[in-house]
Amino acid sequence: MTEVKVTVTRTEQHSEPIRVAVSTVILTLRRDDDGEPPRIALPLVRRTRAPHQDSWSLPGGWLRDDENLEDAAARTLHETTGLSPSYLEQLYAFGAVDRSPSRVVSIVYWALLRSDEVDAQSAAHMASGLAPENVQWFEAATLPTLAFDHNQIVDYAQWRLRNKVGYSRVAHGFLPPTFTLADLREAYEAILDRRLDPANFRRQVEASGTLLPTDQFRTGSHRPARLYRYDDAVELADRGPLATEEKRTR
Amino acid sequence: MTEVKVTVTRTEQHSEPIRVAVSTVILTLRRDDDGEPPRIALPLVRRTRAPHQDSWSLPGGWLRDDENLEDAAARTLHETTGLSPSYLEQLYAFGAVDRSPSRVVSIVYWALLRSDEVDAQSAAHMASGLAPENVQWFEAATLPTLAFDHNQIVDYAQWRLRNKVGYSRVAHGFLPPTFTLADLREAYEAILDRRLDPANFRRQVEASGTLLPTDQFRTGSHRPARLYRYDDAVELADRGPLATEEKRTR
DNA sequence: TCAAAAGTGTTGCATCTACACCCATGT
DNA sequence: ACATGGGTGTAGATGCAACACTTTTGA
Repeated sequence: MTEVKVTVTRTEQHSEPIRVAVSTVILTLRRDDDGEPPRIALPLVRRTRAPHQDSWSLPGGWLRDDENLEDAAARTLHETTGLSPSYLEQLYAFGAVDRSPSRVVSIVYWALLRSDEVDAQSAAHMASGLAPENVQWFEAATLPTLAFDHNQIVDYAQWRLRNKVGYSRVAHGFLPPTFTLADLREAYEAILDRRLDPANFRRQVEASGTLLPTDQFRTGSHRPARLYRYDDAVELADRGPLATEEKRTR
Repeated sequence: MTEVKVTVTRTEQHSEPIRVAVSTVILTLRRDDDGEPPRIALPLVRRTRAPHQDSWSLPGGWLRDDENLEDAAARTLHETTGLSPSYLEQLYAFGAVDRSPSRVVSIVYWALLRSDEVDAQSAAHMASGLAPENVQWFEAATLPTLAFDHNQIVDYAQWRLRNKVGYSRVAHGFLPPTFTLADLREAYEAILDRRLDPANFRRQVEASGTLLPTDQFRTGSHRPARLYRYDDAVELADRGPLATEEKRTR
């Protein structure tokens, strides 16, 4: 702890400090083991203090003055839930004056988590001794009323995901390194909330040139399905000129 | 303006306050009166202090603790350039640690300005007695090196505009209330930086159902062209679930 | 009457959609 | 053998790009 003196110019604009928070909507595919198609789920954190005490809210925390926004999103997400996303992108900055009693600007990120890592990461987090009862998974389609404006933020994150899945390979943020076309199609179906024709889906992704077939097959109760993996030469998602900027400032 | 000295307690998390700034990329269509097609231009502000003193930069300023982000964007834009946008949308939050000597998180907006209002608003701003020599218009395609990471921000704004023009009616943020199809096509051509077939363009916008024909025509040196206006029943741009949120918090 | 932009028609190509059909495996 | 999902083929619909063509004005 050191004390420093700084000179600030006080104008009528700065009566109290504006604090910067970072939150993350992290989505995954959850399978119910009952033959139902997988559905989108996300972890929420129970608030332990006012405002909105005991309400469920997005994982997040305060931005440190020595870390970048994306680093803060990953850090606060990991600290509160133990999760490490496979994809992370900024969603929106929320800064309405009335969204919290004190003035807070929240930089919200959205993230994807591979469905095969949910259990492992959750277990590791529980074993680390942190309070696991304050983190709970919910289905995105049937959320309770959340703290602040977090319901709308989750809706917006899903809207962005639906949009982006049409022109990028984000859906693979849900999947392990190798997967069948049926796995991929189920991810698309959960995101878009409609059934897709398996035959046409196959041709579309093959034509996109982002998939590489492996010589392995998943054997199950029927004809084995070929496993594919993603072509690393293709970008995961197109973020325009910003993609290079993000890398630079990391 | 008064100067005060304040004492801050340094902890590992909060050694100095994180300040929140707001900037705006405001684009318009500029016609050169030489028969050339119009090009995208934007106003920049010369910095009068360090860092990057004398460099050109995006108009902006500090967020007040009693105003919403979008209000701050409109206010700082108007204070620095005298301009009032016809369209305003959040672009991205930039918060890399190293983008400025002190820690600043910049919420950047992008905006459109009707080409017929550029001169009027600029003239009013000059008449108001503010320093006009520190605001200058540049063509977006041939910018000098700007302060901070502002070149990349302008690139990103143009990328967003190019994207959005494909699935929304943002292009009309450039145009007056009534316009010809050639006006609209020129706006699209400037945004996308390629020529469009007039016949196909006409059919596409007519099929989109966003245009209402008026019974007026613009008479010029050739066959008069019908004037159209936008159907107010159609949203200006689709922002997903956020559109309602924005209105609520305004 | 001619140049040029406004506006219409038509054709070909690529893509999407629906659905019939064959293939390969576990039971 | 047969049910089931994996995988291929194909015909119709739709949308878009290219471009020929007609219309209407000012000069």
